[in-house]
Amino acid sequence: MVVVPLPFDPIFEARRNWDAHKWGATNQMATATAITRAHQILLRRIDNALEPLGLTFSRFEALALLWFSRQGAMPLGKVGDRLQVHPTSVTNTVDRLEADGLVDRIPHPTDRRTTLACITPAGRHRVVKAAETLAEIGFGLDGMSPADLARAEGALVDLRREAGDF
Amino acid sequence: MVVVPLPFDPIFEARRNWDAHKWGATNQMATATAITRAHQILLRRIDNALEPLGLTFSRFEALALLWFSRQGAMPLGKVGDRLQVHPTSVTNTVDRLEADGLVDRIPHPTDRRTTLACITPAGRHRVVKAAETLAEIGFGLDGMSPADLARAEGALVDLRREAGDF
DNA sequence: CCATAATACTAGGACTTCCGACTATCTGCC
DNA sequence: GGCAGATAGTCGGAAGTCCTAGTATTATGG
Repeated sequence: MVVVPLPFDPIFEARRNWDAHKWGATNQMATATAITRAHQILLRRIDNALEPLGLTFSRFEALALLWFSRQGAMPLGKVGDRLQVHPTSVTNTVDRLEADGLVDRIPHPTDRRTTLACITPAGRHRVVKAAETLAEIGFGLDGMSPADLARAEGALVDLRREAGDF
Repeated sequence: MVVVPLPFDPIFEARRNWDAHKWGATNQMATATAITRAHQILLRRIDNALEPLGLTFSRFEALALLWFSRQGAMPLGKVGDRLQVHPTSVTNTVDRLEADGLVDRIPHPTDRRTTLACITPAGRHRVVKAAETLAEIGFGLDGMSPADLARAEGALVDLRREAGDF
């Protein structure tokens, strides 16, 4: 997708319209729009960078979580809790990682309801390369100063807490 | 999706792991994760709030753009430029708005390649109600203080600029 | 001890986003 | 004038997200 630079900040413009017509919650609108756009930018950059490795950001996150875990394995439900995504998304993600041989589904030793996702040696190798790649592109956030990185992260802590993340 | 509060901040945990294994770009990783999660939270809240109106955030954004425009009509390509989404996404969005009678596709008076999306009276009515709804829920960002709203928005300006948005 | 409730995962469907490819139309330059 | 290249929009496909519903298994309480 070719980004055509606009001669003005679209959020500033939206803010103007919002205020002019008294639609309310202008600051929230502006921040919501900024977050949405930022997400779109970084997701595309990250996915593009990972594409040669056959990964997406979602799959990378799951793989990294398993890599960090002691056993290299984790119940699918727990993966969903940690990554904060829907159970069906985990199923989808693990399906694809499994198809690529980066993860195995193995039955839980005692609870037969539970399936464990277990990172394979190929998965371990792949995720390390992916992490290097992401570090190289600064997670798509090279346009932000260290101060802005901290500001953005800090400003979003309360939102995540209020949403019940932790 | 039921959010299970974790006994710790997952981003803080990821930061610990990242540092411990020297994967690099820890600050970018943390900010990217925070933005991703924030986007997920607010998008779900917004879409849930708009669902009774038969709208999604995407469709609302397109409709609002047309509402603000002088003519109430705009070439599809221009909609994509302003909302910074792919042309095919605009086609998709306008398809659905058209199916709901909120927008009409009309041919451009002089350029026969171009199609205009034109907001209908029903669309005007609907988008105003949607804006009220979104203002009521503060765009899903009621968990953020005014200071944090400003911090987040400000911190993301450079990213958007560097991405070529404006 | 067994019926009921809770938990873990998956199947199918809706939605959004993007990409590549294709058609139609306009522009520009020889 | 006419052909090459740019521009506008759409189609089909892939990926991600979520939701509802359904199956299998475990936990609980009378």
